[in-house]
Amino acid sequence: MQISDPTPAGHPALNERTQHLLKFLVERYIRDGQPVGSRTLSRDAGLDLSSATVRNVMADLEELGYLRAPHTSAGRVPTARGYRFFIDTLLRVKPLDPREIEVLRRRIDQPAQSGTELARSVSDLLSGVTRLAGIVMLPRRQTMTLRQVEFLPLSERRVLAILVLNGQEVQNRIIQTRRAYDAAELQRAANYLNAQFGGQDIQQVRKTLFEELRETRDHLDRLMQTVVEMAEQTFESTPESDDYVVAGQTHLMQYADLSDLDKLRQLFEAFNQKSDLLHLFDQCLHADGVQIFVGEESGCGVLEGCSVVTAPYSTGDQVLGVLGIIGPTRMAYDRVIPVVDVTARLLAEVLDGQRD
Amino acid sequence: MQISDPTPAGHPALNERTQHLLKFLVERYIRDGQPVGSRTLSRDAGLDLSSATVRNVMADLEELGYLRAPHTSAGRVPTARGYRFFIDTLLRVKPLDPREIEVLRRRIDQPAQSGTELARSVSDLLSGVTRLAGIVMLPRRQTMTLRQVEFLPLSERRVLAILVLNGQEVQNRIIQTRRAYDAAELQRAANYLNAQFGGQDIQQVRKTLFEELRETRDHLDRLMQTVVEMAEQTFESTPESDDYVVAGQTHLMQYADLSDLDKLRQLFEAFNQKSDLLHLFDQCLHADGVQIFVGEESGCGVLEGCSVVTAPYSTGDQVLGVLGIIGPTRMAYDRVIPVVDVTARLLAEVLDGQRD
DNA sequence: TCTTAGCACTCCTCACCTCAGAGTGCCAAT
DNA sequence: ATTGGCACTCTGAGGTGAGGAGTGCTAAGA
Repeated sequence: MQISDPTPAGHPALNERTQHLLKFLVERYIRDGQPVGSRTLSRDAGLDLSSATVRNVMADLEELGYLRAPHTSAGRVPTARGYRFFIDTLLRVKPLDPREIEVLRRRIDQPAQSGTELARSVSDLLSGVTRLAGIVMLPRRQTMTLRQVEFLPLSERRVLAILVLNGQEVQNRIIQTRRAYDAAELQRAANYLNAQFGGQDIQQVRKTLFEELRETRDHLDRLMQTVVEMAEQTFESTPESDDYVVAGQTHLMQYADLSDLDKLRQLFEAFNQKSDLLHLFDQCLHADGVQIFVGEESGCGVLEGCSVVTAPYSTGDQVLGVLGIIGPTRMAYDRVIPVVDVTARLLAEVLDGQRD
Repeated sequence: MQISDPTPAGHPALNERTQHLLKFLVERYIRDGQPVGSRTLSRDAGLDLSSATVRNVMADLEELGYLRAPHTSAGRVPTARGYRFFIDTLLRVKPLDPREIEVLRRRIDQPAQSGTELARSVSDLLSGVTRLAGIVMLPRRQTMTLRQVEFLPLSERRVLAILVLNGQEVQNRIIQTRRAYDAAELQRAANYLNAQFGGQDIQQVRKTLFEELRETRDHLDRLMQTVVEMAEQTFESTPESDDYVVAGQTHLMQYADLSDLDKLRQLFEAFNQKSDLLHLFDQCLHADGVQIFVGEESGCGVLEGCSVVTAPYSTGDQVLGVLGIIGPTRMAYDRVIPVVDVTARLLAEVLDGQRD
């Protein structure tokens, strides 16, 4: 597994003892949620140092911006920069138990009717296992190839268009037509479109149809006129923009770090808004493996106090989407990271298996 | 509009003055969210009574269970029973401005691709207008009639089944088959099913198929064997159970009444759980017009401190579903009730228009 | 030069108190 | 039946003081 750092920043060299203390402090803080004082470190960190020495080290770490003290006489707490260093340099991730992986695999490899359904079940899984909010971004539409298109007459002026994309995803569209069409006509139009455009990228199809055919519209025979009218509406509406599925948002309400009701509201609204998070996840699409955003590193104000752990999933060479979790910055990274990583791999595996 | 009371309970006769005071108190409490004291009523209720007199009345109302005092020296607050009486007897609903209705109508009457999409947009609308959580229950599946079924071969062993129900709703299902089928075979099977079962209730179709055909399975010709294999999977999976769409849950975080984070979490989990709320909404399916549940009247523990306002929507004689809002018991009923009422009517209107 | 004990200092938390304000219940007078 | 008056209760804000945790600094020791 690789953990890439979205905002690489120079870290001055720290001697081993300092690193060890920082690591212990962050781990302890993640465990207990309380500022950690010099006495605790001196006693428990296993270095046989006096608290005074530890204090000196902590003062240095504070100087460097890795720690901060909530107030004069509380212990210290990691800053975003401290978490960053911890994640990049100090963290040793526990690999997942093979049995646990097997459980995950079974839960992912369920027959699903649609991409959305699969995404929902995977984000449920993520949130269930980590007790955080799970997010799965749906496969990006841009890279969709048209497998098949069919038209069914519904009534006088209404036709159902069915798009099969990538061999799995099925989309329906109801089209209002200018005149009535019979089934045979529609069948011919579909045949033409399938023969001409099957296997092509859907963006490409749209472009070709609109550019090439529009200019010659007046000279078209009856078949081609049907084709054009159908295709216009079938491919015109930008097939619903990228989207994601969130599960387990309620888990976030349990963390004292996020107990500010107003903050929480803003966060939940960001989930609904989607645009900010989509932007963030877009950035992870082509990352190589797990990526972590600590606090406001994401550039997203509402994510203050939160971290995001993402991983892209892909079949073969094609990146399909991104999944991950959102939780308080104070989360058990050593556990969450492998879960996200493995889930992405398993999802890719399953999707790969579903392609024939 | 009719407002039916789900838990009719005897109310002793109150004289006009008492009613007026109760009405004023509830209205004031809804407006300000503060316990209302005798001085306030004496001054503002417009009855020219001394605060001492008002106190006597309030003591009576408390005796009767309509009011309660949070503590000795706070004013009084309506109880669930008090709200109940207010809603049933005292409330005068403001009819909606026709321009406002027009705005609602336009927002509802948008082309939607599916029932879910329409439900989502309507519950968005409800939550936007009322600043509460909007809920739209999807049309009940039981009453769905099969309009058309089609099969598309996707690959060797996978067939896409398309169900058109009620002339609007389209459902897809991917079927794993035991052997490969070609397009012509599938076409014939679809033709048979359409001829035989088109226009019938889908429950009925399922029953007929399974009962009649199963027993004669061994004697079937090739066509009928195809039909049975297809139909089994197409109609077998209980077409996804009743469901609803919630929007604007975040609005609920703004109300001080619900500021208890843990309560709120339970409420949100109930939204996800769905079963409790579905049960509640089921009860409203055949109510005649707007129904209101105050606090725990709903029998749903998590709804403590919340009220639910619902209305069924129907085309012609057929009840399609229920919509409504959930908010703090302390909500502006005079505004919310007509919004829910009108929205249900408009949705029915729009759905009626979409049937050919 | 690094480490450590010691000490003065800071700041939070909690319990406790007080006091003003709001509202009540009750009683006696109208 | 209504009202003014009065004693009473409870909340909430503000203030105080003790206890505790943790710090920085300094000077002595390895």
